[in-house]
Amino acid sequence: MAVTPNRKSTLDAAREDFIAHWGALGSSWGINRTRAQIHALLLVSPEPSSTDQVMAVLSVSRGNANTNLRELVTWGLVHSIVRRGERRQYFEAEKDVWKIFCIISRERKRREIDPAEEALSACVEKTANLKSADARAFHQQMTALREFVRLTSSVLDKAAASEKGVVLPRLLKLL
Amino acid sequence: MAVTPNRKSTLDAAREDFIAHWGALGSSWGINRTRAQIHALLLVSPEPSSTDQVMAVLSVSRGNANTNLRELVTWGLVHSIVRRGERRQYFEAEKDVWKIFCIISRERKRREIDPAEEALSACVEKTANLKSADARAFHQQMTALREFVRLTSSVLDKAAASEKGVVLPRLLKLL
DNA sequence: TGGTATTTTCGATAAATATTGAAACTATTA
DNA sequence: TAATAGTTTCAATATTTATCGAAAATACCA
Repeated sequence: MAVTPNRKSTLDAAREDFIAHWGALGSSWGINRTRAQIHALLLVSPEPSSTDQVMAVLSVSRGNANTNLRELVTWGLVHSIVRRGERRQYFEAEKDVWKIFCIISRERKRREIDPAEEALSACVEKTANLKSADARAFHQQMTALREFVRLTSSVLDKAAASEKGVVLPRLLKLL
Repeated sequence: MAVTPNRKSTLDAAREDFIAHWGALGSSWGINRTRAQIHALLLVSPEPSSTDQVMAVLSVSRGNANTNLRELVTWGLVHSIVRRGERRQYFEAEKDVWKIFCIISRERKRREIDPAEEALSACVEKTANLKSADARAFHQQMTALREFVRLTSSVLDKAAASEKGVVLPRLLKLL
């Protein structure tokens, strides 16, 4: 049997736990597991990590680590750090939960919601003049969907543009 | 050059367009393409469709159509219809956009957010008594994440429990 | 009950996606 | 400039996920 674990191992176990769960959660959101795990790892690392450290902790290849780190940097969820006198780069996650939310919202909106709105608008416009009952039902359905998408889009925009302290309390009050 | 298309073909083209886009959107949300396309197809079908009709329109196998239709029925996004004197089942989508949103919210919350909250709580609790600076930083980070997840969870709950007409106007006013 | 229409299951296969690892490339230092 | 440290790329491979299709199961009717 194990004796009472010391502080270090309890903390490490919790970190591993978090990394594993965050990775799984990412998967179900269409983010690849390694990317989500790297993000999780950096989120709970007190110091910036190098590519080699990421490779070691997560047991992934250099190519995999490099690609996903750069992708995270592109998104703005991770910043690369240059240390005086050190040649290699280190990586540090944005740790503010509200900022993380804003970044992810902005990105997903741009990649998914905006194109959806365009597609719906095209459907709405192309069928605007049709008179059959079926066509009108379709047109109405597309319009309703588009309105919903637009609302979502605007909620995300406004939320992401606000300070954490402004929107959240209002939302809570609203509900 | 094509002559002015008649109503039927313009409408059909728009439907196909919508089905293709909805399928693609679903993919980026971790919903398989066929499932999203079936949902789209039923959303724009004036009449309930049979499995064979779905197979024909989307060119998918019986197994694929059957599995995904049943999954959609399980989620509650699609209802199966029995017609008097007809043996085969027909399927009809829930067409109210607000209801669709509520159903999807409820489902994703249950499958993703609730487990995440549990995992975060475990991390919070396991490290509550640790005293090192690293441990306290970790504990604080996990707590912040958990609070955010809880907030999201509660917003979704409240929104889904409300009537369309209640929440939307307030949201609009808020922004 | 036997026959038929319909639905479901599931092993085999295909397609999509993620990962590796080594070579090519770039930047830095002596 | 040559040697070295570090980074990036990408073809090959592995893994995961979706799909097919035919057999099995089920529901319905005469």
